[in-house]
Amino acid sequence: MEGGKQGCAFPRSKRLLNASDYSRVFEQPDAKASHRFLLLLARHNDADNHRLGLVIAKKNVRLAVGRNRIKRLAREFFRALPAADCTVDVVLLTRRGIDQLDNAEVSTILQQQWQKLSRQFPKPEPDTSRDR
RNA sequence: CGAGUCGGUCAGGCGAUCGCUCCCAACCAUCUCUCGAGCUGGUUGGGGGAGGAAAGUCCGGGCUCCGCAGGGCAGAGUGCCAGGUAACGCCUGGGGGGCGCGAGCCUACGGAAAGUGCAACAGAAAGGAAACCGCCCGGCCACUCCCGAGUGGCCGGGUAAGGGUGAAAAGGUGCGGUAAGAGCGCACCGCGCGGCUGGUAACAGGCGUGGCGAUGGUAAACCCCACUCGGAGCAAGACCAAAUAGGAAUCCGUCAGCUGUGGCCCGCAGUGGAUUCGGGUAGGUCGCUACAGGCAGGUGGUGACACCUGUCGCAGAUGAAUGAUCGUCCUCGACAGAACCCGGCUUAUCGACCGACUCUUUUU
Repeated sequence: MEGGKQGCAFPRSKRLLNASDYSRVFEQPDAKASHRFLLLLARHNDADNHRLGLVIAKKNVRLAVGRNRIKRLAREFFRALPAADCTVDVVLLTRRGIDQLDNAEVSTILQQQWQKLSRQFPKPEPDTSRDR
């Protein structure tokens, strides 16, 4: 961890990697943001940064090209987020019809829903203030 | 110039910034030791990074495991001939049939004299068929008259040429023939059978022969014949470390049973078996991309393709990379995303370009 220009990169450590990571979020989410086209679930973690997981069902976005597009947009958005005091594991689920939107519209929705989610974070936790 | 046929190529370009993944090199940190390397993490630099269909998963292989992939039944598939291939249901060439003026295109194209089944409606009759109208002959009765016939009715027979029904009416057309008709006879065509010629063959040509009461259609209906096919799939499968490991108890058995085995039987191989209790893991590495490989040239072949030489290195992710934003140009960008790998088929698709060829009109 050499500091530097970290925060714009999106390495392995910023993703949810296995099934247990996912089920931890699903079982007890601390915050959620629901929208016509997507659903965000979040749970506080002990890592140094946010971690993202994507669940894009074939049922909701039929074409593989479409699923890839949504994933890339989501990663791009989370990559650009600034470092936060309180870090969470986030799972993004998509709903039907999201593949009809263009890139700009999806980015806007992601921005709105992230803000909505951020307000629900358990701010007053004493131990989470990390010094670096 | 216009209309069209066949084959092939490409799949927005350029620049800037910020990212992802793999490989290589250097450096830094950590650990290990046989002190030079190795392991892990990171930084910097360089390089590679979706498709013609990556798709549907419809065929065929390779590869892996099931000991070998053996025999029989069942089941599935293929179906003109020859060749190509690792193999195919693919491709090439050829033959038959159909369509088009033509370049060309389409073709599930074995068997209906082994058996079973099926065919609505109409029609007199529909498969060893059948006289409804009609046509013709004979007999009887009635009527008419030019006394030999005609007309009408009834009865008995002949007739598949004509009408009508139908998807289809039992070879077709023509001439002869006949009471009227009929392969009854003849010619041509079709069909069956037998030689002959050409061809590897499918098949074609021609000769003879049978008058054709016999052989109707349907086999993507059962079926028959010929040929092919063992089963599962990279979550195949192999390894590593940790935790299981390992076990414990009860019962039953010793030419049987069970497992491999996927439908069955035989064969073969392995093994004591069943139940209960307790305890758990579903992390990482390999498989994983270099081959039936691309490109160029040559040789053989009508061609699919084969062989030889040279040259190139061209994605390997694993909660799953190959992108985002901005600028700019143009013809304003379709269908669409690798997951073990190849060969095909099929389906989706904005357009652009190249080559060969055909037809119509005009001009020379």
